[in-house]
Amino acid sequence: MAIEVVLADDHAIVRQGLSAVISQEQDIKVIKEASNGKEVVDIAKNNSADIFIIDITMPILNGLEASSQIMQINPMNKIIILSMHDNRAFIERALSLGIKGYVLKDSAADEIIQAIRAVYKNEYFLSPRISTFVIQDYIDSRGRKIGEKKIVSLTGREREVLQLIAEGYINKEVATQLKISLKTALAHRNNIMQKLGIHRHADLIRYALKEGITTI
Amino acid sequence: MAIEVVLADDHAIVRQGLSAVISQEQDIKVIKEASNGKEVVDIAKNNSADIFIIDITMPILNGLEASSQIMQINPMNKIIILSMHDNRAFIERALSLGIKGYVLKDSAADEIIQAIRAVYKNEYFLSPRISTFVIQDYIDSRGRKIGEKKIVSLTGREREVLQLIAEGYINKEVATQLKISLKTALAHRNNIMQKLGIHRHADLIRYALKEGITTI
DNA sequence: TCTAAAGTAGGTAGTTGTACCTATTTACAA
DNA sequence: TTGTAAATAGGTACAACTACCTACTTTAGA
Repeated sequence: MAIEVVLADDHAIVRQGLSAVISQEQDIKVIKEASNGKEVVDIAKNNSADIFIIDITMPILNGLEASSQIMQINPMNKIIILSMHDNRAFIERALSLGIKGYVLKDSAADEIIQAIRAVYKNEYFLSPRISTFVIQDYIDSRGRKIGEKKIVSLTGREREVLQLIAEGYINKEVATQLKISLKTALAHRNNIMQKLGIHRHADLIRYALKEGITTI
Repeated sequence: MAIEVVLADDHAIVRQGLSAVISQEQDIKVIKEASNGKEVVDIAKNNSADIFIIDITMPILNGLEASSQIMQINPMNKIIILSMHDNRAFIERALSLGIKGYVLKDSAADEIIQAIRAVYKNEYFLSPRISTFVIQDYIDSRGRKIGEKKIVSLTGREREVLQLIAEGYINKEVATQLKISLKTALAHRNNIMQKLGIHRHADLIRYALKEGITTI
């Protein structure tokens, strides 16, 4: 029985490319694909899969938020994060969510294969640059557990709202996307601004970009 | 004899994925790969290839600058741009360089195959979203030929205004900063938005960041 | 279990942005 | 020199955002 993989990346070409690479392995099979965070969460709700390979940078719901929701659906779910950046905040968030695979896009394609096999066996697989990072951090923190440090105080919902705002959605559209009322969307937005000490739309977007909640 | 292709993308995984997709076609062959703009220019200097597939976002030398140099080496070189964005400025720059292929990363993988075959025969291939764009622009310009048309260029004052907006200033403050009336600041802002086809504050900021008019 | 936090939703008022107008002065190029 | 683009400035109407307020339900943690 092949390892069943779900692929989530917003770029179809990248997705099909990855799929082509993975399909060269007899023991791994791509069973579903998603082009945004919301889609992959829906797949996780309705299907079982051995591994979810999730790109961080995705519209509507980013890869980390999606992973968080997938881990809530079933904490035994196995996720590999695909990322362009070796961003400390991303890595810490991912590890604290219980994610065991973290592969950088600029690494060789066979790393993703190695990652799939490792995570399937419940082992960690981090791209070399990431592990160096994590180990360094471990040394620096002298025993403090990785992921214990809280950088941002935004709630999950607030981050979702912020991402949509930063992606250019207006409040009305944020409300529609999240299936909440305009008033709730506004409430989240105001809470975000208050928490961050931000008073302007522009600064909200700049904050989201700086923190990697969304990308350009 | 297969169509010989050079692939340039800074992410090895994406590159190998693309390579895997392309290699499924008998008549196309990836002969070399590059991970940044300078590498692909060097390849163009020392090798002949039928098609160069070049990602815009690359370190050291971006895809458009690299393409410009490759076209200088030999104006008969055939290039396909791979881009994440349907950014007007990028498209116009690419077309004005004589590039005939422009494929968005979120399109299906077979588009790149179609693009290779088309460009090889000296035909244009643009992703549907891009062609819509170009055709619309063609209509707007009433008969001016593609490539001949004026590139979207902001005036100096408009860039100043845009930078301030992207840095978080509200219109009133932009006016104060530039010692002009609020109405003039608004006029510049509206001109910018009209030129860029942007309707939202968020997109204005994202555009400014994307174009390097300001940084995070 | 009890409590705090998070998520939900509504009201009201004032501010800012968006999208249309028009019109004048200046500078530069055909 | 004449025309065009750029920069300037104002009007009006509506949409969206900001900043307060209250209040209920659900979720998660001590």
